Amino acid sequence: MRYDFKQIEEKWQNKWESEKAFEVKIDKSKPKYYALVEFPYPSGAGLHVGHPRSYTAVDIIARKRRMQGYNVLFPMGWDAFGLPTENYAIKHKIHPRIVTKQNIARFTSQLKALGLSFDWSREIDTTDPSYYKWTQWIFLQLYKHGLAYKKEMAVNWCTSCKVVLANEEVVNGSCERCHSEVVRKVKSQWMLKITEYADRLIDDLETVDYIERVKLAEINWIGRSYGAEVDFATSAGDKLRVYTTRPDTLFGSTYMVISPEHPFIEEWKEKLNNYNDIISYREEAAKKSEFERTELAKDKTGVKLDGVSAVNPVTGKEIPIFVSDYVLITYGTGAIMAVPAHDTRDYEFAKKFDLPIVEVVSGGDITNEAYTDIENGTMVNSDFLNGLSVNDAKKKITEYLEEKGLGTPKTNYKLRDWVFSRQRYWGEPVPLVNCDKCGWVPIPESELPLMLPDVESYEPTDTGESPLANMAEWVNTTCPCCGGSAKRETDIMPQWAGSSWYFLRYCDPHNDKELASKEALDYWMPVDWYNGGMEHATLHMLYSRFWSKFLYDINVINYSEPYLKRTSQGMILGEDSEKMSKSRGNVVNPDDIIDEYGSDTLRLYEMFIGDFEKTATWSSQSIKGAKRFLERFAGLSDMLLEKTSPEIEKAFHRTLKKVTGDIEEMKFNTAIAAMMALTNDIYAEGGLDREYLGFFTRMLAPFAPHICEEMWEKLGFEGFVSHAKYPEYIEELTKVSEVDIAVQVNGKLKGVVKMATGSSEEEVYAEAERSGKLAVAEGKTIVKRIYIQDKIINIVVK
RNA sequence: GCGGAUGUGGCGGAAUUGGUAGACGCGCUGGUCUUAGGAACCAGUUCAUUUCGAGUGCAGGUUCAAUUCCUGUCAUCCGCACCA
Repeated sequence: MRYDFKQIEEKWQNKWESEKAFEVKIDKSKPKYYALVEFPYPSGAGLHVGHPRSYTAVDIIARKRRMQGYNVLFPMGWDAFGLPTENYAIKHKIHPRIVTKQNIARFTSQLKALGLSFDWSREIDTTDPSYYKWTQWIFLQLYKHGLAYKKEMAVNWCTSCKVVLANEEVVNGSCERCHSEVVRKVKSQWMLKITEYADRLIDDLETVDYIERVKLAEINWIGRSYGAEVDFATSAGDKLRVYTTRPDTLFGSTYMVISPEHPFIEEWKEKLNNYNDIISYREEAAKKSEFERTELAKDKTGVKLDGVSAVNPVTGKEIPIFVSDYVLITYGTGAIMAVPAHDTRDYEFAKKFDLPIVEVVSGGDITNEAYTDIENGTMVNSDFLNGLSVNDAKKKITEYLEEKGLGTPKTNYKLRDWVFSRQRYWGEPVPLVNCDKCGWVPIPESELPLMLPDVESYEPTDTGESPLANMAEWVNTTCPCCGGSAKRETDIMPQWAGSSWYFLRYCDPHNDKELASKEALDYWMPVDWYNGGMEHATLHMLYSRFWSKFLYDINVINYSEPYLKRTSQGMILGEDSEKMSKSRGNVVNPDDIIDEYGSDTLRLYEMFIGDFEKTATWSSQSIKGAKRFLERFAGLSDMLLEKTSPEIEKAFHRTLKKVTGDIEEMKFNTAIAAMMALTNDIYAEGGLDREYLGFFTRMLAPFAPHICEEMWEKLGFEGFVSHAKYPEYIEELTKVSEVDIAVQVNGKLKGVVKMATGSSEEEVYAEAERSGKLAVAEGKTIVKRIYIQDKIINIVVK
């Protein structure tokens, strides 16, 4: 068979499309399988070679399941709201809607050229009003259940994008997207109470099959810690409450620190002799950007409160209070008890301000550094805790504090509520109005979707208001509650909104009554296998799990975990081993590769490039190997024999066993290697019969579907190979009849002997001796003989 | 600092309930065919060597046997980062 990939790929892509080969309907007679990849953001740059790595991998799984008789849902869509489109639109004076349309068209043709078995009839677009109607609907349910609230707060403000960022979107003090400086800005923002789900978001990870690093990233991000809140009496009369994970070290607390933003500073204004110094310190701290605060982390600064002090509740000693920016107002109570002997930050601070350091856990050397080991060490200088282990002391002191009314056990989280407002144009409008009389009022669900209005100018404003705010006609409305005049919320939702539930919409994408029918959700959900980028572990994964749990709580879906299995692909680097970027000029465009080698080769190469989960470097040389393999496969149709040899027959079953298992473990590289080896064996043998070539075609079809359809047709088999039955191996035929057994003397290899599988130790030894492999051992005493069935025989001599 | 990895030929990578290190591919070398080949096919390709050997970042250890287990150490990458 001649391998004209251009003609073959076009032919089969057209056939799949015209015959709706991959469209699915609910069919309760078959087991369902929901395979999912992250829907892309249709950027102006077009598809990147990183996209096909993830998509091809899941396509292989979807195709295999389909051939195995599952009813497979494998959908695709567009996460199309977002800043880059809006920025492009502003720059080129084209409406974002039009830019989005163009980008989607380009992405669609690129994806179709890859031969992915998506059900395109279920395509969704987050910017389509019939889609975002339901994004808004979910927001309203969150609002009605008290999980959305507006709050005046300091937020992360990107100076370039002119928009608020969620904590998850700030990387090293700069904007995740444009890398510009992020400053703190006080603004009134819509917030979602993701923190209310913190425990479930951690605990339910035990019920799902995610790769470990994804679970860990989520757990670390949520940052649950167990400790206690303790009240310290102050000379001002009120009690200063702190949070600590080390209540056991209470006897070693020699001073306290409050955050510069702590409300007590204002309350104690009259009593503080150095109030002005404290205020100027606070102003200095506020001026520091996130970046500076991180950079200067090592160098502790602070001011001692003059006029107010505290009392350690267990030692009864008077201790000073400092204000320092190493204590964050956003975590715990914004105040800490400092235990310099057993906390590295407190230790540094104490050294700098020459404060007493009292050892309460023995085991370290506190003249050099803080001793923070909680597993070892015994309590000292701690009255009734002396002699206890750290863990026992924690328990005992917590009970003591509760009993005396000095403190209570407390769990804290690093996770913050989700900042849900964005001051831009290209996003879902928040469906609420503000009425002077009634306050915030949701618009009636019957009025959804609240359409994003067309505006003349959608440039972001420096005032921090959304461009929508200038549209008086849109903003001014009537209150759904009292009928009086009211104003619409002009902030929009973040890009993460639409992607937080899209997998539900795929189940029933054209439904205009509900976000998806109960029947469809019950049949298709949950997602069986979801693959996507590591960068979403703390963003999209947490957000969408949160929304799913909420929708479960209000009985919209019947699974509280949306994804049963989550895997993650490694990045593809440029040929220079650097991240692909326009500025480096090392970007590989999939279109060029498909044009030169075809999409089957691209697919195969990306799967062969290395361990799927690890970073891989693109090589324009190595891709040739994938092409050669496909050509050799095509060439098999000219090598048809009457009968396949028994050796090749066995090789087939062995290879299929390997390929089948490797696909499940996403070890595509070794699966392909096995099929290459099989091909080499067939060439060496001179050919194979039609049935076995059909077998090979079905085995290879999930990886290289176009060439396999062509081969399938050429061999005269019926229908699409994509719908053919996946081959099954016969265990008996996977066993080899002869094995090479290594012969070792004192653990050193001396040669191999060919033996029948299952030979006894005596037989192997006799053969080893006969063949002279044990010559070096002659005349020496055999101390020991070790035989591992079908693998090795080792003679230990003296 | 905390957390997660990774280190194997010229290159990408195989092989870990300890059992022939280098599968498969790229590149390279030689050959066949060809007007030609940067096409295809066949053979070879860890290093060193006359042989004995040596070899999975480095140094030790356990074992008949270590890429795999243990101790120490170096290097690189990724995530989080003053979270009390």
